[in-house]
Amino acid sequence: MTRPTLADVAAEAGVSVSTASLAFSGAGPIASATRDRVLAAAARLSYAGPNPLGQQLRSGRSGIVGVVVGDRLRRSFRDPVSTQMLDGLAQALSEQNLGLLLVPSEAGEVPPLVQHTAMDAAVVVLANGPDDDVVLALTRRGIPVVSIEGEIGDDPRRPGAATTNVGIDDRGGTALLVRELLGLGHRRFGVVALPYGHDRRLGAPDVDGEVSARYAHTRRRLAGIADAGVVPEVVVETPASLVEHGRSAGHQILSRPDPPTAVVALSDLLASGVVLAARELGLRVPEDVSVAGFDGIDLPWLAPDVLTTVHQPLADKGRLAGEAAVELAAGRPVDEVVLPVDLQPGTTTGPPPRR
Amino acid sequence: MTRPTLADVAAEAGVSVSTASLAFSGAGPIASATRDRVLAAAARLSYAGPNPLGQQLRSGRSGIVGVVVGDRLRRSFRDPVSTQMLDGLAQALSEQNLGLLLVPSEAGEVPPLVQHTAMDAAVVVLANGPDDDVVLALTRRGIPVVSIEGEIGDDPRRPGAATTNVGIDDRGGTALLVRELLGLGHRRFGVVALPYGHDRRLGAPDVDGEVSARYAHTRRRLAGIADAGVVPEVVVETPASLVEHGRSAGHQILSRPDPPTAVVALSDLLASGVVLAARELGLRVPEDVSVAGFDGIDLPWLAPDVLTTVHQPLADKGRLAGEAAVELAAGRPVDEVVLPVDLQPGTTTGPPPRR
DNA sequence: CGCGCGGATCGAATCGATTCGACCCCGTGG
DNA sequence: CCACGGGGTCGAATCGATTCGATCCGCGCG
Repeated sequence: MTRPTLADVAAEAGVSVSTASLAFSGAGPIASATRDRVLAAAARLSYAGPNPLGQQLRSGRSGIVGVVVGDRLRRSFRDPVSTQMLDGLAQALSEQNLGLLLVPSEAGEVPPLVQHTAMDAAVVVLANGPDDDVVLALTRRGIPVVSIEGEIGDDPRRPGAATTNVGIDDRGGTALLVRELLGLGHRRFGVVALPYGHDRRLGAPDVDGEVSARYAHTRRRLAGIADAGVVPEVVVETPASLVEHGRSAGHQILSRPDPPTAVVALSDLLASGVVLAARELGLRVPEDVSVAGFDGIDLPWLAPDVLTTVHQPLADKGRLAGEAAVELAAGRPVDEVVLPVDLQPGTTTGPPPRR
Repeated sequence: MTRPTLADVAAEAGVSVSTASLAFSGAGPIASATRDRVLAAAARLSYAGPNPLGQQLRSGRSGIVGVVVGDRLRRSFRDPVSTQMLDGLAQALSEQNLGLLLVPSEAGEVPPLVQHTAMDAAVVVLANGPDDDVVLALTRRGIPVVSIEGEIGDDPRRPGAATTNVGIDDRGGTALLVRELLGLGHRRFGVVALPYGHDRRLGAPDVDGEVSARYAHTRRRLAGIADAGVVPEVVVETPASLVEHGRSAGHQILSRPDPPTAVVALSDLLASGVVLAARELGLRVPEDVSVAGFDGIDLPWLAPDVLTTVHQPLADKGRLAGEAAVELAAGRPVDEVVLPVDLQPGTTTGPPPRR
């Protein structure tokens, strides 16, 4: 009644367990007649191949890479930025025959899966920095960690941990974008920011995010704006990169008396929400207000507008993270990766209105 | 240099391995002083807890549920229907402390992960029926399978396999929708169909999908339309449930001479593409043409239109599939589940234009 | 004072495979 | 004719934990 094991197959074929093993793994010399006998015996017992659990224990490797997606899974899935990246990641891992274990993680919690599941390496999306508890738990277990969109530094609490970062040039990206807007003549800016990563004191505008945001990519993108020499008139932090939050932030900014002439949103979804808000307020884009985003995702439904944005190579980012995980799992160190971004002009930006 | 094992900890603490095991598992009697000594020793060696690989072999369970998403991962991720379902699934599994292994699968291929990775159960999205090779491979390995949006029947090639189906009332759903449109006065219908699941002879309109579609949910939804007594004037099969495909199908249908007065799309994304196409052709919705969809997802960017659709409980579907997987993994049989759907009227349907 | 009971600890078997070294046998070359 | 070599097979150790049954010890009760 119980599933057959290699030993059963060996007995059925009249060979030793070690020989039976060779018949399946192909490592080592074996007469083809013997192999056939073993395989026939296996078929007779409907033995579907070596039990992975046994192989894993023996080899010490599980063939699994954990992918920890910060914040609710629901959100990660709704955001094309995450999904495209995950797609590249999945691709890279499946090419190496590695499994992708999806680990959802509420902010501030260390999921039990992180503590107790077997994995050869982990990719953490949106690590909050060196002190992230999830990263700490993983490295404590000796699991190499790749961070995406975050940054893992050295931490005395985990000496010799194998870690690396994969990211994009966030800072250069927003600087590029803002310089473009400056070139068009804009001087007064509004900013719709991604979450800062502080514990939920949301909505409070805070120009200080540039230095204080806990989420590295938010901080870096804000820093890029400063690099271009711009101090925004208003900064609105949003709870997540979703169209509806962009819309409400857009309303907030554009219904001010004498609103800014350009709104920079730190993601495309937020930016498209701002465009919707502008439309609802009867403002023409870009004649009355310019709107720009970040990410370079496809937004077919925004037609006829095409968002001016900074394009980042999302699938590549995921793929590189996957490859980095593979390398670290094999015990080879991996250098940090910072991917370039480029300006992708659309129809949502133009010269400011003449007053 | 090598990671410490339970034996090392036991030695360090001066107890036997079995006692050390008890200190961690808590199963069986142990003096609290002893437990503390063991834990202290573990801390000294920075032993992070029992190696999952050993536990897994011993228990024969991996704590992992494979989720096979048919077609490219990219597509599954772009579709809110999949992602909301996955979200419910992830939730259910993580409540049971089970890992979710994401297995992308090209149509017609059996991914190596399916063959060789350890899992306690699998959920297959869009199984193509009893003969699906992926399902066959899994059941051959003795892995219980839950099918979502497909249907696994009995197959002589896998006697005694533990399987079940979780789905929705597709057929009743489209029947409901079409009866509503009939009630409004529509008599001439166009249909934008989901893929039939045949091998890529796409684009060829085919009213026969009702009986021939390999993908069960496409077949059932088409059958519901027939149940309502309607024979569409035109049926367009699309390659995937994406806005752009809905748009081109919409153009195809609405630019016919004397087009149908109502277009039923088998998914909301397709339907919203049809709405966009109507807008582009200068047709008013619903005055000139009524459009209806299926799924009941959120489409904020379609504003001011709100799609008339059939709502299905996506997260529940995922959650139930997860729970079914848990049950099957535990060796308990599970009955098929068919979730109810309901009509969700919007602003995109109305009486047909008077001629 | 001795026996019995129960809580704590320990030894050894077990899960299912891989792999190293030993061994056997047969063919070839000296 | 013998020695050597190599292809093929086998036995046993190993990976890291859990668990069953046995042992040991101390305490309470008769």
